[in-house]
Amino acid sequence: MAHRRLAEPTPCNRVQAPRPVSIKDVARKANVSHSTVSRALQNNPLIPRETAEKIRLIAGELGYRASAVARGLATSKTRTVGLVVTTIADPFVAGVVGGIEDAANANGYSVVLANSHADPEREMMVVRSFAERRVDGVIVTASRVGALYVPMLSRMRVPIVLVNNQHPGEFTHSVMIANLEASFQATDHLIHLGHRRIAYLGDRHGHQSDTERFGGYRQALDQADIPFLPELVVHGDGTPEGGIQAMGRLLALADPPTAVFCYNDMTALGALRRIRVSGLRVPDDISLVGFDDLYIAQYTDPPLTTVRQPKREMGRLAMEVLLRLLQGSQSERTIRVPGELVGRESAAAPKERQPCNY
Amino acid sequence: MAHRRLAEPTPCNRVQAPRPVSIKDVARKANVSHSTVSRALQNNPLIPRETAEKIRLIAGELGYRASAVARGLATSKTRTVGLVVTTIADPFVAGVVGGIEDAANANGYSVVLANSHADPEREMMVVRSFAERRVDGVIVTASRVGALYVPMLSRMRVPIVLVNNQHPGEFTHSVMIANLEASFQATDHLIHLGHRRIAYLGDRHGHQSDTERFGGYRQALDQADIPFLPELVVHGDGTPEGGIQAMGRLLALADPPTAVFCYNDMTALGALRRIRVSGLRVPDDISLVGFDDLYIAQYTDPPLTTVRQPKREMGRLAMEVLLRLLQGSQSERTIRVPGELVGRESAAAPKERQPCNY
DNA sequence: GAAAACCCTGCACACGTGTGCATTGGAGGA
DNA sequence: TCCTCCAATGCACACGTGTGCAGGGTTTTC
Repeated sequence: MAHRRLAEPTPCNRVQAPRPVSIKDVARKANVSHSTVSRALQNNPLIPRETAEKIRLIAGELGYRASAVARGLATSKTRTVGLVVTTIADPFVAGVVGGIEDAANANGYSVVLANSHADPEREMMVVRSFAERRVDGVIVTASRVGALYVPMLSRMRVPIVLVNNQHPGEFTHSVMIANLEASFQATDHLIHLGHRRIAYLGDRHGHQSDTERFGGYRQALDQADIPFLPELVVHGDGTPEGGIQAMGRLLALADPPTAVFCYNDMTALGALRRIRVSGLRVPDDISLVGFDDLYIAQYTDPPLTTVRQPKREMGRLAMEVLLRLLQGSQSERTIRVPGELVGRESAAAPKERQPCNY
Repeated sequence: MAHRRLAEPTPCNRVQAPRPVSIKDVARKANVSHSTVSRALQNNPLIPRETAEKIRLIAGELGYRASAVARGLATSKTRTVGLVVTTIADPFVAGVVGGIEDAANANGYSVVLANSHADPEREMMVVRSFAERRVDGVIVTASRVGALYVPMLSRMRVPIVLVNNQHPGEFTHSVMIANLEASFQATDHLIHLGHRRIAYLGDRHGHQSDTERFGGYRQALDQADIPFLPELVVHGDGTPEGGIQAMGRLLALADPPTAVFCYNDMTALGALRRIRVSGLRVPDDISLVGFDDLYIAQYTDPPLTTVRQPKREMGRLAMEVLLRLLQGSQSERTIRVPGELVGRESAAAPKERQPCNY
């Protein structure tokens, strides 16, 4: 590497990739020092417009692209954010990431993506990698945020924004859906339709969000003076498969619920299937409400009534909070965005249950 | 920035983030030069094991993390790959990206993500950004690969791997699904079930993959001596909405098809809905076959018969091709991975159509 | 007309790491 | 004892960009 220049005059060794054009190449061609070029390209007012124009022109001709690497070294700002997700294959996560990415690019930041797969070892690797890359900030979109995870990130002394999670700490901020209010709304919707035996199909891994959504469910019951029945609460794992299992348990009850509020759409998908398999119909026999409003929710049969999380928007917001922090400004510790109940066809008024009614 | 060190003795200005520990800090503490530390951490055989151990220990104590930025500048290798996708919200794309990410991380590479939204202007920005970041290579997972897009990327003189696309060029390689064989298989499956009026519901934006899938469809018809009927070919746009529209056109025919082979699962989802809305049933009245095997394909009603694309695997492969190229080895220009027909419940033998048959 | 003020420009160093080459110190052989 | 050789280490420069400060030239001012 060192002394490479010595071999450079008349470089016939075009075999390897040629060194990209640097600020010095531009400087040479413009008959100025590299400092002047640097300043000209930054629109530094020290450089008269005319000179700057000329330099920019030459830079353009040469196809000059400033090295973000060198700039990062000089300024110790990489204009890069690390983005940890459990898995990008999760459609909720993908939606959020889309929003983050857009906001980042719009502000000249690049996004380094890393999947943790909720695996502590991978999480360690990710943190290490982000530390080495000297990312300016970190956004975490993960259902599970390991106990030792955020502290490790904090050691990087870099701002962190969590999406749909909270973790008290000096460097952490968060953007969350208003779980309690949204699930209150969803449950209340079922109550207004006339349901009284309403189940909650939760997520045993959902931690905080599961707790909060369950809380909204209970509040709605309480407010309507509907007694809370523990047997109507079951738990899946956030996947359709978990929904199938849990729904099976509800159907096995002597007196099954007439409506089910699900932790998320994936779970609802499984519940829907399980109900179908048992020969019952949605919403005729059982009403179903999901959470997330994934893209597919409008294409299930029947289309799923659910709570919309503005995923893209939440991603954008998270990035904007981070940008504010990077810029040195303050920002709210926690931003709560409201969910929106999207009424489709999977929830309707209950039919009378007694089979010998006619 | 310059001369900052002058102010450093007894740095009481802990207000700003402290400079992370560098190789020199380790060197000082170990009473060696920074060169020795550098070599020790690289397991350079010049350094005796004992010394290396000691240095590694000290580095650990200090929480030293080598700066990938500085290393990138020195070696002109960033161990970073740029990843362009139309949108990460597309579940097919997300699956591929997952595989890429895993393979990248397993080999010490980081992934910089960029959404192009199939927008030429965004594509320009992405290329510019990748060029400035000095990524070592690029992977493109986009249904549409703009005409001027790959040439622009090529100017970076960096290896490029395309997923499900091809673009002849000095720097491009690709990983593709064997469209023709797979769609032959899918169509043939319908034929073997007894169908003769089989429609193809394509994607007018799918370019190469649409052409190839259509090709497999035609070959299967030809081989079975089923005449090709142009009116049984309609086009959506790869989305459920497009599927709904196109399926509507098929249903409006005097003699609608008994089976439909769809360009992808999203399209099939729309077709399924359209069929349902018109009061017909799948597969009793119309059989449906998709392409992709998205996660949701197993949870539609009925579960969708489709062609599985090993998305994760394809991502992994693309990254491995790229790694090989980065390492200076050769690699096949085009890798074709086979699709796999996944038989579920949306395709079955046709019922007799004549209503006065009994 | 000379001094002062101002506008540009370049020098030189910094950022953190890698590496070719020189140097040092010690061991081994004659 | 001296020379040779090798192992271990350090010096110095490179990578590309940013920036404080000094210096040179021109204009302004008295």
